[in-house]
Amino acid sequence: MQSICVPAGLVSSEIDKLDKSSREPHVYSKRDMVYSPDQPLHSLFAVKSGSVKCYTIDSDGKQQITSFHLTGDIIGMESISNGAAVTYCEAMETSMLCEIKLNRLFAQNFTGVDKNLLRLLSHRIGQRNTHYLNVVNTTAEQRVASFIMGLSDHLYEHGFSRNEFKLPMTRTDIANYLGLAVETVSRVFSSLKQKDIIDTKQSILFIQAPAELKQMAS
Amino acid sequence: MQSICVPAGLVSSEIDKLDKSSREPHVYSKRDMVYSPDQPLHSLFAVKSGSVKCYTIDSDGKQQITSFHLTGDIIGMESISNGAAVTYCEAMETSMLCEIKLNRLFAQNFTGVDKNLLRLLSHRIGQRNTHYLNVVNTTAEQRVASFIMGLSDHLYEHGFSRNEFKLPMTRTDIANYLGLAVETVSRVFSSLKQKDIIDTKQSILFIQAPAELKQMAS
DNA sequence: CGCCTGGTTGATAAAATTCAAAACTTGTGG
DNA sequence: CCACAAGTTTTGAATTTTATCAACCAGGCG
Repeated sequence: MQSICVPAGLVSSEIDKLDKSSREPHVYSKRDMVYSPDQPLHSLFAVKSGSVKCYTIDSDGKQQITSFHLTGDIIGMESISNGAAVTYCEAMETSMLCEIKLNRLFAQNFTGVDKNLLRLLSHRIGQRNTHYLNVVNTTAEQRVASFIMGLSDHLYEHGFSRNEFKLPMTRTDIANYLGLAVETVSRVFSSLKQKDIIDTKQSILFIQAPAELKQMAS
Repeated sequence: MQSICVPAGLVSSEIDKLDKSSREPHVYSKRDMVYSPDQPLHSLFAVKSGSVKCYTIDSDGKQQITSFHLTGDIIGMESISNGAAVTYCEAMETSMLCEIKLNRLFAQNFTGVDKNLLRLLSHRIGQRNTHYLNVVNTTAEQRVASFIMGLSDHLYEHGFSRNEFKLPMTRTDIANYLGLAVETVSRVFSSLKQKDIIDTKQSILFIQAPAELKQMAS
């Protein structure tokens, strides 16, 4: 329990000082909403297990996914600037998240926390840029390959298998995130399977030729 | 001179405490590089006049623009996380930038600076998301309209004309930024001109029907 | 068991890219 | 200050990529 809600990006000596509220995980069921746009929000959330998707709804009522988050991710950083959520954030499966209250963090006022938070946000800006580069000026095949590699890398960094994992999101969600039609994503998956680069069994994905996939993604 | 290098996003009471080095502007000529990838970087830069573009070079040697910045923008936030620049940053015209050294900022250690920086970075994450939404799942016409409206809004917020301004970047740069071919961007400009929504004279752009343009951008 | 969501596949249509050529700007040196 | 070269913008036609429409299949759940 002590370790379950350690916010990634904060060094361990600081963790003990964090308010207890930051260490109690909350369980969300599939389709539960973590937060919604315009809701006052002065916290970050650490994804301890499961997965969530963040999205906006445009004027036509159409959903647009801005990000997916898995174990080890911290979400809600874009809300700091005006103290309110700007996206919907919804659990894609049963998930555990820890709330990290910002005012508690600031009240403690120990050096290092602010800098760590800064680094965290800075890193996120870089990630957003990378994702942007992956989507702009690339073919459908490159986008999907890059998306799969991104998941693979993230899971590996958090102690999971690099070449065999469950895709928590639907093809529709992947398509939406990558700016493609569902059918296009499905066709790319089929094509990659035919080339023996990946394989799927229900929502489990197997990467059979990581090197080839990586090259496609570049 | 006192006011020329005030970093936007920091409240005025804090500015006086900033190191003098943060208040001396540096002039860059067209095509001068502000920083390059992997270069150690522990500063932000405030664009006081002119404009810059930030871009990466991919494995094939192709340039990909991640952002444009005009007067009032602060750049370099994605470098905080690892102390090194991740993109090229190049002046598109004669420009003045002020360097804001982070260690001076932290050394001062007055409450508020860190929080202000956090808000700044948080806001940037939101901006990056917004730009992403503008590019994914939109037509070429929507992207260009949204791009022009974005420039117009930014310039207006900084005391310039909302409906008549110089485009500091080439069509090629706009196309690259929006993930389109140059020819497509040119065609959209032509189409908007034919509909009397905009007009151009050399690199000066006139917005003749702001309401229509805004609607297209949505 | 049958409905419903999610996934796949095929045919057609739309959008944007690519290739090619010409017109226009901008910058430079005589 | 003009002329020329280099870079930029525009336009047209053909091609490619992806979206859309439509049908069908599979699995999970009431």
